[in-house]
Formats: sequence, C-alpha cells, structure tokens
Amino acid sequence: MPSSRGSGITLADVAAASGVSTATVSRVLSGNYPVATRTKARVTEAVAELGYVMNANARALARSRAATIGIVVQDVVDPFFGYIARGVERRAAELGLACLIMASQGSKERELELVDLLRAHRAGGVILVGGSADDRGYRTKMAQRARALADEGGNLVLCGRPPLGEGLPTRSVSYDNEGGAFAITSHLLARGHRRIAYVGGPHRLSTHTFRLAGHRRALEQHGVAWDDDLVHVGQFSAAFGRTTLTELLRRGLDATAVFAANDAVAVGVYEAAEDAGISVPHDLSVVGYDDVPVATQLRPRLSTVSVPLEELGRRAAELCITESDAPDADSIVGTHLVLRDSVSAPREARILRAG
Amino acid sequence: MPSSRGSGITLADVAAASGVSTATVSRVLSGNYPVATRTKARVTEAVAELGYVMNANARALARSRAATIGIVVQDVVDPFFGYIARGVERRAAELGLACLIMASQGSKERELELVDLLRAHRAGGVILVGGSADDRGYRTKMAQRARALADEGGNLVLCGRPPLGEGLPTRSVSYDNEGGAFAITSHLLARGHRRIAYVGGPHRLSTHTFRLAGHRRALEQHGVAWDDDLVHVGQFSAAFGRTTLTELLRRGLDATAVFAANDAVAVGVYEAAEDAGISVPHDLSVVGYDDVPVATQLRPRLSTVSVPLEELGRRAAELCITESDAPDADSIVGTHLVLRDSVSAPREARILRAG
DNA sequence: CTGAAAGCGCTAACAT
DNA sequence: ATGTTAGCGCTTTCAG
Repeated sequence: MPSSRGSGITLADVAAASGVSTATVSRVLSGNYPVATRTKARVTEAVAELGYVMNANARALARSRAATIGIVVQDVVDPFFGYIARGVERRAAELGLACLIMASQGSKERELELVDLLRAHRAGGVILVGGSADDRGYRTKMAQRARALADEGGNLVLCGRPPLGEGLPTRSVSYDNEGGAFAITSHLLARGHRRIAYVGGPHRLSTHTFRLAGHRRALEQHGVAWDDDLVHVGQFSAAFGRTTLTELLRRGLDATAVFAANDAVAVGVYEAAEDAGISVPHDLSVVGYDDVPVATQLRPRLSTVSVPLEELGRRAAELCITESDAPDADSIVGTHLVLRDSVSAPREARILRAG
Repeated sequence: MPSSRGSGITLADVAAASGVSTATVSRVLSGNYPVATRTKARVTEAVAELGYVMNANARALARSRAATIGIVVQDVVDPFFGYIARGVERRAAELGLACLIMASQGSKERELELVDLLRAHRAGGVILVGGSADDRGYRTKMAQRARALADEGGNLVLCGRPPLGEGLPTRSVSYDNEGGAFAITSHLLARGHRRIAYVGGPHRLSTHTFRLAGHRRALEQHGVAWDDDLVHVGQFSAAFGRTTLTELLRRGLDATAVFAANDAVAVGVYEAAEDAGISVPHDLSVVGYDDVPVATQLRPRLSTVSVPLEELGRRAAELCITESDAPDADSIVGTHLVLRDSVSAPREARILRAG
C-alpha cells in the first residue's frame, strides 16, 4: 500500500464543523445515547458535507473489539463452503458486521494460524466451517485458542463440525451428517440395493466419519452384512470419485449402487461411469450428499441429501454476537432427502466392468 | 459480541517479560529495523511464552492503514466471482494481507456503500470485481470514492471492468471481453452458422456490452447481416437462459446456434433444449463464456471462452499494494477458446420449435 | 542498537 | 443533553 499518511477527515473535524464536542459526535454516530434532535441534525449534516467516514480501527481499538467476524473455509469456490459463506456474509451485513474470509486449504496447521490471525484482528467471532480433523494434538491446540479467544471477548463458532470437547467456550451450529446418510442409504436399501459402494472423503474428517457411520447404521438396521471392501476413503472431490470408480470398474465392481459422500464425488462417479459405458441409474444407481447446484445439472439428476447451507451460515453469523451463555448456543438444522433420477432398482446381481 | 474488556496480552507485557522497551518489541515484530540478535531472541521467546498476538487494530491505527484489502463481488457463490475471490484471497495471504469480502448483489448503491465501509476499515486496497453499470451518476460517485480513497492512502482496483474515467487514481486488471466474444462467434461462423441468437446479461453491464460488441464485430467481419431480433438481454443466470430459450422455441426459433453470454446462461439454454426435445449440438449449437466447471459437467461438454479468473484475482490483490505510479497499473490478461462438444455444423435451415 | 514519549482516532467514564 | 479527558495498543520520531 502507498505510504501516505492519509489526510482523512476525523471525528474532531466533524465536531469542529458542527460546533460540538467529539463526545457528542461519537454519540450520534453510535446512536446508543440520547442526543438532542437539533444537534444530531447538525452533526449528521456535517458528516455528509465533509464526507466523513469513521475509522473502524480506532473504534475497534477503543471498544477493544472490532465489528468484524472471521470465517475460515477450506476453499472459497467449493459450493459447500460457498453457500455457507454466503449465509455468513449476508447475515453479517444485516447485523452491521464486516466479514474477513480466509481459506485453510484443508490444512490443520494453517487453520490454527488463521484463527490467530483473526484473533489479531479482534474479530468478534471466528467461524470454523466444515468437517474437522480427528486429531488429538490439533484438538488441544484449537481448544487453547478457544479459551484465548473467549478471554479476549470473542467467540469461536463451529459450523458443521463436532464440538472440541467438554466445557470449552465454543458455540456451534450443525446439521445431522449421520442422519442424512442413514436416510439416503435407507432409500437405496428400500429400492432393493444390497451391495452399495461408499466413495468418501478424507480419512478422519468428521463429515466423512459421520456420513459413513449413518450409512453403516442403515445397513445394520436392514440386516445387510458390512463389507470393508466396499468403502473407499480419500477426498471430497470429483477427481477422487472418478479415479476410484474407474479403478473399481477395472477390477470388476460387485455393487449395484454407490453412495458418493458428497455431490462433488458423485460428479466424478458419473464421469467414470460414462467413460466405462455404464449407465446411471440403469446399470448403477448413485446418490450424493449436500445438494449443491451440480446435483440438478447432472444427467440423470442426482438424488442426494439436502443441507440448508446458507441457513447454517446465517446462524453461525448470529452466534458470533449472541451473549456467552445463550440458552441454545448449540443448534442443529435439519437435512432432507431430495429424490431425483439417479436411483433405480438394481438390475440384476452381476459384476460391473468397464466397456 | 460479549462485552468483556478482553484481558489480552499486550506489547507492554511482552516488553516487561523480556526486559526491553515496547519500542524494541515493536521493532522485532515489524522486522523492519535493526535489533541485536540476542534481544530479538529474548523477545521472540517472550512472545511465544505469553502466547501474544498483535492487536491488528492498534497497528492499523498507528500506521493509519490496515494490512487488509477489501473485495466486493456480486455473489460469493457465483463461480465467476468465486474464482476471482480465490485468487485474491490466496495472493493476499501470501502477501500477509487479510481479506474483507462483501457482496453487492448487483446493486450499484450497495456497491458504493460497501466501498465506504471498506474505506472505514482503512483497507489498503478495494477491489471491485466484475462488470460495472454504464450509469453516469454512479460513475461520478464512484470517481469521488476513488479520489477519497487515494487521499487516504488506499487504492481502488478495478478487476474485470472498464476504467471510471480519465485521470482517476485507480488501477485495473481486466481480460478481453470483446476479443473473446469475437473469437467464439468467429468459431461458430467458421463452422457454418449464420443465424446465431445471443442470450445475454444485464442491460448496460459492461461485461455484456463488450461481449455483444465482439459478437457483432465477428458477424460484420464475416458479412453476416445484423438482426436485432436475435439478441436477448436480461440476466447472467441459468433461469434467464432457460426462460428465454423456452420462449424463443415456443415462438419458433430461426437460428442454428446460440451464444450464451456466460456459462450459467448456457446451463439454462441446455435445460430449455432438453425440455423441448431439441438436441445439442445436433439441432442447435451452443457456446458459453467464462469456462467455469459447469462447462465440463454439461453434456455435451460446452465450448466456451476461458478466462483466467484466479490469475485475475491474484493480480488484483497485488495491485492493492503496488506503489501509486507503477509502470503498468493497468493490465489485461488473455482469454482463449476451449472447444468441446457443443458445436457442430448447422443441420439445415429451418425453424426450431419445441416438441 | 535501544529507550522515551507523543500521537493515531475514537469511546466511555466522569463531570457539569 | 453535552463537554472533558483518560485511555485503547502500537508505531515512530527523536534522543542517547
């Protein structure tokens, strides 16, 4: 940034121009203290004439908290994060909060750094979005950040991830990963599928873990034997879905359906099926998770579980500013199945192969 | 945010703990001034032990500029903006800058407000992303903001939009909207199309205006007569693409190809074609613009013009901190055609109808 | 190479 | 209802 000292107009200028003290100007600007209608008008006028804009940093310093919240996502363009970010940004705007966004790119270490960066900015709240790593050291370090943040008057809010542990000063808003997975696997089961491949996200990532757990519970409840060979853990990406299914097909896939752990993975699964000349849902049924726009762009349209991502973001933004011991500091929003065209009854029991 | 005063650790604490003055601590933290290796070590140690994190607001106040840049997009989830935002965020992180993101939702008034908000935060740079309105009053007001921002030591950077006017303190990084459109229409022409419908973005939005201009120039250069009935102005959305093409098909479409002014519009065009039982590209060729992921997810894969969105964002972030009179304050990044499967030679001259 | 001290612009007691 | 004033935590001359 250029180095000029910035000849900005200050509160004092406004005070001088309207013939009142800086305290009065501050009061009309904050609007949280009685001021005579007349003087208020004079001040407002002076503000407009001088084109005065408040120095948010000075205010944050004086108030020891900024009107800013921070949101850390894995990737800004991933629609899962994108919709949550949109909810956060919109609600924040309504609440008069600015929104600092940062991307961890899936790195736990980076995430920790980003929380510190946000602490440095004295963000009123720091929202951690999406699944978290099941890692002892990480959890300990984040817990320490949670305490520090709380000490400093900020909030750590977990959005779509499990709590850090007992008695920690965090609040959260999540959705039922396990339940959604249970429901969609149950749907597959109800249609007659018994051999279902699970193509999922990163090892020990909470999102994946819970989805897999829901899948497993559905299988158990329907008395379908668990088969480790059917679960494939890797990434939440189209690339992973594609290479995984391609490989399975090469080896001969003994399944009639695949549960893609999110819609992005489903995209890859569709591609692999297409490459192999396998028809969805005729030869292979596919379901996803998240219900992002691509689900309706795929052909056949993808059956998936819908998560109210934007609403999740809005709530997270609110949790940034609610007082510490609110009654429902931890809430859960519902998910629901969206049944489209990617599932049919299994055709016959046979091994699926490329070509 | 909870009201606690924030018992944060300050520079003074670190100074006390390491037995030096606050000035010295400040110097090692800023790293822009010679400090004895020994004392530097002591300070660094104290910082770690106390878990000290700098107060960014205090620093910003003292320096009269924050290590923050602002980015204003129309919509966080739109991939056009998303990829640019990703580039901005990534480059900003590399440069040690935090990134405030705000969404204008396409409102000029809101955009102006957001710039003022970012001014309040003393952002070192404010990046305005995407096409801008061709509106006199708006332009005047934004020009005024540009001057104010420059006065205050900040930068206004235009990313993917035309300059505000002569002699204004702005810098910009764009791509060739007109050229890309010229190229892709030329491609359609080369394949034999003569009747091409243009289904485009918002009236007077620069992006749309330039794309349409390029389209027109290609037509002229190939000696194809201009037909106003073939251009349809509206929104950059799938919904607009769909309703527009549906309506055209209902009335009977005398064209063999459609130029969707961006990929989102193309999505809608595909849907309408599908609804009407019209095959792409057999009955109708389609091209888009932007080359966002959906282009490869569509079937047939969409031919479109690729814009280096993320790179655009990275450059924009850099422009936020380059000194005022840099040699190339205004740059243009190239676009290129990506030819996939959505174009074929026109089948025959006939009117396309639904059903 | 290090310290002392005067701000940066605003807020929030405390007066009046 | 309004003014006074002491900070908020860091940077940056200016001395030493």
